[in-house]
Order: sequence, then C-alpha cells, then structure tokens
Amino acid sequence: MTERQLRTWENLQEVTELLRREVGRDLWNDAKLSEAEFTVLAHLSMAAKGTARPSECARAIGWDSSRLAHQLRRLEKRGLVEKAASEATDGRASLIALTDEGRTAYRRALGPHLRSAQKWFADALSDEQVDNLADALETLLRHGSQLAAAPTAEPRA
Amino acid sequence: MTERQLRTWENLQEVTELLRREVGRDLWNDAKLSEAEFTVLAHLSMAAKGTARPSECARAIGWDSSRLAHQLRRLEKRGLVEKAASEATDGRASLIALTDEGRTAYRRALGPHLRSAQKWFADALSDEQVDNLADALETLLRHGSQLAAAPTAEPRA
DNA sequence: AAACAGTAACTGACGCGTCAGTAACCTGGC
DNA sequence: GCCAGGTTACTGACGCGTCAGTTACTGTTT
Repeated sequence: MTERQLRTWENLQEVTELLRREVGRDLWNDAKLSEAEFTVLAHLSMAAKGTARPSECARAIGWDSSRLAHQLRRLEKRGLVEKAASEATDGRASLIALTDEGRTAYRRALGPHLRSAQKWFADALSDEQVDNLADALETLLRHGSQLAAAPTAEPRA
Repeated sequence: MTERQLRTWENLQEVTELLRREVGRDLWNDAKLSEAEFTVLAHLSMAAKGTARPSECARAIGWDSSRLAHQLRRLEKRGLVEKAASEATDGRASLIALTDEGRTAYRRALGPHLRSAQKWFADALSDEQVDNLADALETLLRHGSQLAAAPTAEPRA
C-alpha cells in the first residue's frame, strides 16, 4: 500500500466512526431509537402488514440470523415488535410483527433521521463529490462481496 | 436529500460495516488481536519507551477517556500492557507501558493487518478513485469536526 | 485557607455484534 | 421408513463503545 492509500484507509475509518457516533446520537436524542432498532423497524414498515420472517428480514438488511435474533429480543422487550402466529407450512418458520407502538416510533423517527444524515453527510459534499464517492463505494462493495463469497481460494480442477 | 445522496449514504454504511467486519476478522485470525487492541498497541509502539499517559493516548487516537480505560483494562488482563510507576508531578496522572508480549504481538500483527487492508480496500480502487475518495473523506471530516465542535448553535451577540 | 471549576482516571450499566454452539424441522437418497 | 445434511430460529459468552456517574487531584478566586 502506498502512503496515500494508507492515509485514505485511516481516514475512512475515522470518518465512518464519527458519522456512526453522531448520527446514532441524533437518532437517540430525536426518537429514542438506536441505528439497529431503526434498521429493523424500517424493514418491517416496508413489508406488507408489517410482518416478516426473520430469515427474510435478515437477508434483506444484510445481517446474520443471530444478530437479528438478538435485536428482535431487545425490540420485543421494548414493545416495538411482537411475535405473530405463523400460518406457514414450514414448521421452523416464525413470524414477527410491528406493534402499533413500533410503527409510531418509526414514523416519528424517519424525518429527524433523514435530516440528521443530511446534516452530517449530504450537506458537506458537492454533487460531484457524491458521484465520486458513490463510484468508489460501489467498487468497494463489489470487490468486497466477491472476496467474501469466495473466502478460501479454491482452484477448480 | 436527493435519491442519489440517500443511496450513497446507505452504501457508505454498508461498505464500512463490511470492511470493519472482514478486516477485523482477518486481524483476529492472523494475530489474535481486535481492531481496538491493535489501535492502542500501535500508539504505544510509536511512543518513546512504549509508555504514555492515558489522556495523551486517548487524544492521539481520538477516543474518550472512558473508552480507553475500558480497553486498557482488557489489554492489561491479556498481559499486553501494564501500569508503570508515574514520576510525574501531577498526582492524577498515571502511566501505561507496553509489555514485551504486547510489543511482540503488535510486531507480528502489523504486516498481516496492512496486507488485509490492501486486500479489502486498496486492491479494489484505481489511483483516481483513491484520490476522489480521499477528497470526499477530508471534506466530511472537516465538516463533521466543525459540527461536533459547535453542537448547539449559539449566535454571538 | 476555603470554595470553586476543571481535569485525569476510572467504574457500572447497558445495548450492540460476533462466535460457537443447540434444537427443531425439512428434504434428499437409500 | 430412516438417516444425512441442510435450514431456521434461538441462546450464552464475551469483547466493544456510550453514558452517567465517582473519586482524586490541580489551579484559581475570593
């Protein structure tokens, strides 16, 4: 790695840690929700009837099932989500549902959260910077997904 | 926020979460160190004699004193760091020191960690993409630091 | 000297995310 | 039918990071 690459890598870590912290803090102050809670509520709010299977929800937001299960337990404790009776044929499946309180909490959080993202992120960058950043991120995402999908190089015969 | 800004914001979160996870996993597999441990050891390794004051160390790596204190407790438990007798005039000050084991652990971790950062980050991007990314990150960092320094807008008289 | 604000170091509580499990269920081949 | 291998959901342990404290010391003000 060159000096410039290293500096940029370090800057990436510093910036994202800052943004995570500050936007997370705003979300908590504005709506008493964590980023993780907001993410799950957002997905359930999109879904028809506000219900979803854990596995499908986890896939949609890019989490593993363990992470989601822990978050669902915490959300259930807060009363924002509840388990619903599953009518599915698959006996393993369960069904989670937004409560009214959960739906309300998400609705009240959405606006302030977008405003916070604008304040810390979008307000800082020109259109051109956003375009360039988007390009780099897409490249990194493709590269990373590819590497993650083939963790151990297995030379085909 | 425009659609493009929002997408880029979401991508930034997704990419950085991916990189954090994968590089952290590499560091653990290669050297049995977490990112947080590596960060502290790196700073102590820079310092003359491998010692530092907690407050100075925290400032240098951009942490608050609580975060560092927790990390130092865990590092001390692992035997990578120890408290040293402080010869300072200020009775509040303490002094932390790298142990031999800590120094060795850092030395063994450095190479693989840089290689991991190259693999997940630097290998993906062209020189031009790195330049553009660096520009956006510097802008975000300036913007964020400025906002963080003046959290409540106080109009001067 | 006493009171004060400020700083250095630390702690407990708590939510988060990863890992290594476990239990229940489904689905294929035999 | 039955078993092997995969899937779904969940859990306990543990390190991390934030917040709201506490304690001990320092410099300043009166």
